[in-house]
Amino acid sequence: MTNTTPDLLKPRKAPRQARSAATVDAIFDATIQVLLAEGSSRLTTTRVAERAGVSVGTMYQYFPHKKSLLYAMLQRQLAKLRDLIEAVCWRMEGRTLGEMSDGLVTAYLDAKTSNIEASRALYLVASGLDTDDLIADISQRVGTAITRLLASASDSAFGDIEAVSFTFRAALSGAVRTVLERGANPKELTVLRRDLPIMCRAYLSAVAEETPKGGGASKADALPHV
Amino acid sequence: MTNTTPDLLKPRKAPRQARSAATVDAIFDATIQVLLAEGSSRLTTTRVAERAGVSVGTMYQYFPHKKSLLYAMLQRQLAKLRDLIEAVCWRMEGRTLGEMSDGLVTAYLDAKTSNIEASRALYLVASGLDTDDLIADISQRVGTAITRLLASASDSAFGDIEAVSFTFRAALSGAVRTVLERGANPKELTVLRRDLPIMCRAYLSAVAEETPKGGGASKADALPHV
DNA sequence: GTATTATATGAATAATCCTTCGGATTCGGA
DNA sequence: TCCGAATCCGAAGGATTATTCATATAATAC
Repeated sequence: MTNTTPDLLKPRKAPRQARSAATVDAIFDATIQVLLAEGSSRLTTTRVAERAGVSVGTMYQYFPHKKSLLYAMLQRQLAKLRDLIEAVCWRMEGRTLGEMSDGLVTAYLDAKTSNIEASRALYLVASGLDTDDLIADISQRVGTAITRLLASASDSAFGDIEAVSFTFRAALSGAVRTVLERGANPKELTVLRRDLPIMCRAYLSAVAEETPKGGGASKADALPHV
Repeated sequence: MTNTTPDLLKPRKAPRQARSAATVDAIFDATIQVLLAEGSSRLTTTRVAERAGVSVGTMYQYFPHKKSLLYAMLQRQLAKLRDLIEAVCWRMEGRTLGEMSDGLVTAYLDAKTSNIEASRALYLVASGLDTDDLIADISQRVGTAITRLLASASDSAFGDIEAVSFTFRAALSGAVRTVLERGANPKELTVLRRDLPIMCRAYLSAVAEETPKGGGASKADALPHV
């Protein structure tokens, strides 16, 4: 895979021994804690180092500057998310529309809530970074994965499948972000887990042209572009 | 209306003459331009003043510090948004579920896209501010407005109406934010304008228990197809 | 056990930025 | 026209923060 991390943001060096790997992890964790406890405007290298139990100098051994640390954290989380979603798309291929929808919603929610603190912290930090390339990558990969998945639905076809894939992603990621940023209230998360699948299923059903049965319905794509 | 703006964030003084009102507007505009052109990490008082064609000192005549300026901008935009949505909720009272849904989605999209630059800029800045009270206010007001609206639907009732209102808002605001933050691509906005109403209608229909009210032959309004 | 490499330290430095304040300028009203 | 109030100016001060580097310690290799 092409590593297109901009030079200016690349980590300075990779940990070679066990203790340094632990150090980097501690720095990651500390960054999240400081962000949640103090907010992004009070996220300083000193505070992170202190909370991580290391010195500032140690931080700069692995990251050329503060932004590269944040960039690395975001990159790691987005890569994990992307891999998870791509995996789900594989697994769901050929299934029913409803199953696909539920699978995607559940997978996304699980991924984002498996480490709520990290998710919330990274939302806070993303707006201060140049993340265009990261977003472009995940957006492209996940976009085509979901588009392909939808195209393989055993019971439906779509007119503008790209648009459907896009709207689906925007609503899903947007709704989850809204709730997490508001504090990740458990009650609100419960509501999302129940109603987001309903919404997504309903949307897909509404825009799908039913192609019932197994008799090789046509894959006549009508309008590939908007 | 109760003005609950925290003292620390309150503007220093209000413009009394015409020129000073123009100055404050210029500062607002400049802030948006700097944010979009340079990013939130390069938003400095000097740069804003320069772009606004005023001196830093002038800025501090109206705002005690940088954050209060940003807070004021966010507050203004959120207040406008809230008023618009409440107005739509008034106007739609008693209508059909589908009409309500379309009205809300359209109103929200119009509001957020009437000044796209401002919307995008404020997304960038919000994460660095203490916006809990602002969010709480708009969330509460818009929440109950929509909940009431839904309760007045002529053709439907809901089990957990609070949850429906909540999910509706989260998906709507989240989806729009996702698209605006990605650059507000016109093609993507077109897709949203077409598909978001479909999604929201479909969701409401899915969770509504039909109550053919009055004598009306209120057959479910058929879902629109692509 | 020694040499070599990896990792850690933190005071000092350098850069950036926010905010102030005394004084100049312009406006509105009498 | 004149005066007080409003507005504006911007260099200087002050506070914060990112980043470096010479040095020290620990792990690994031989």
